[in-house]
Amino acid sequence: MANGMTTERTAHRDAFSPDTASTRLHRALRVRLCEGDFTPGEVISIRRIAAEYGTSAMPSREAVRWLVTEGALIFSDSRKIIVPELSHDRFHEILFARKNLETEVSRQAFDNIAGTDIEALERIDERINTAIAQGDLVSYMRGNYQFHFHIYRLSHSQVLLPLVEILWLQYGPSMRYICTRWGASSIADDYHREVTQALRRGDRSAFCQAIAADIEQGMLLLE
Amino acid sequence: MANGMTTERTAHRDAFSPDTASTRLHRALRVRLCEGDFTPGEVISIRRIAAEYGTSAMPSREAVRWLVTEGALIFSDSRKIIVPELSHDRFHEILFARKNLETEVSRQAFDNIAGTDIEALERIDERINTAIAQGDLVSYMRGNYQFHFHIYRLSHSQVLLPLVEILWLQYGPSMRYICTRWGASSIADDYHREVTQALRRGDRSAFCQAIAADIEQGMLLLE
DNA sequence: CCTCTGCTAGTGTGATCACACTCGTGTGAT
DNA sequence: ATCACACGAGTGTGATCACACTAGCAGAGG
Repeated sequence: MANGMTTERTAHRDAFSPDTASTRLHRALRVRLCEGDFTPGEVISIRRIAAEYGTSAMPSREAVRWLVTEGALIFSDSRKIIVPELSHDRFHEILFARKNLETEVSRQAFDNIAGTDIEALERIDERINTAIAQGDLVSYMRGNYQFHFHIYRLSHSQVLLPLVEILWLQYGPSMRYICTRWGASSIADDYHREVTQALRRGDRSAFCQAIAADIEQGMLLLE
Repeated sequence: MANGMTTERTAHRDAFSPDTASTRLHRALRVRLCEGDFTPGEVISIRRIAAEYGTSAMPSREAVRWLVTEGALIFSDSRKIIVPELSHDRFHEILFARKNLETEVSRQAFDNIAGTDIEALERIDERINTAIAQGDLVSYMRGNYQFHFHIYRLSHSQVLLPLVEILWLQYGPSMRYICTRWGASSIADDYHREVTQALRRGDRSAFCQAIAADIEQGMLLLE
């Protein structure tokens, strides 16, 4: 049980899902992928994961293979399971899809965002800013994930939300990799401030545009 | 080996995927789900599927659980795996997401659609029309799937296309169910003719609108 | 006649082993 | 020194079994 095998509820499983060793491992690995705990190209061995989490190979095998069907892991040429290295085109495709789906999810969430939610978002944004100031990349990526999905969950969308999570699973490792290459300065200017301010004004249009701008800002790192 | 366990290439696995008993079974079940071979509420037993396809429980277990992570199957209250019965809201959500994603995928595919593709689409549409005339629901659903994904595959999108397939997996069984309730007459007026005619004129805008209209037409069945 | 108990068949889950394949390495022959 | 073969460690896959749990039913006891 080396890493945080939490049972916290992620949004991906809207329907009932039994709490088994496989599902716990699956959730734990999902979080690690979204937060960039793995390096693109890294080999993910079923037996090694099983040993890390103190289970047999069976739950590990299921969790890893589920991640393959979600596109978060892929097969290498030699039948090994690895963390994908996204090509430039594919990374751009994911960000384009993110902009498309996440602005729509945000639009649906807008009416359900209460004052307490705005305060929670501002607290998360503060933590993100201190993480950036300290160059703490892990805390930044975790905060960024929490900020976006605090909003998206309020959409109560049972269809689009799982699709958005798949996109984050796929781009998480590469995003972490790109950030380490560019340094913390490259992510200094996100649009979270614009997001919360638009929410305080009750300006739905500006809110959606700020979300889109925040995602588009990630595309600039590719050029 | 009761049902068609084909090895035909579906679009969902853009990356390399080994050809094993599990993946073959997974593909076979995906096709059956998209074509409406299963009834909402039907129990999917791992051992029974294994017996049907003449394999052991292991590949069946993997294939079925993969479909659960894709949202094509869900857990019932008593831990059994069943084909989901979509609520009205959820069905509407899926169609909304389909309209959003599939018009975008079509827009990307437009430049890659050659004359031979248009002819292929017209041939598929003819088969669909005869299926409707004969009240052959299975052939209709298969043709409809082929028509749409012949277009979508030409987008060469590695990200959006798997998401679209997930949506079809989820709504396939319920769509079949709805069609049987309404009879073949309800699906008589699709927009496939408008799609191919817009392609012949080279009118991208009209093409995308026809795709969107074809999907929206499905929403009318819900009211 | 009703009720409660216990059996049975079925479910998914987890563990373990055998197999085929790949990659690297070391050893032996040329 | 160089090349070739073989061995070993590691990989995912498939089969099989034991376990816990659930639903249904049959039968004994009230």
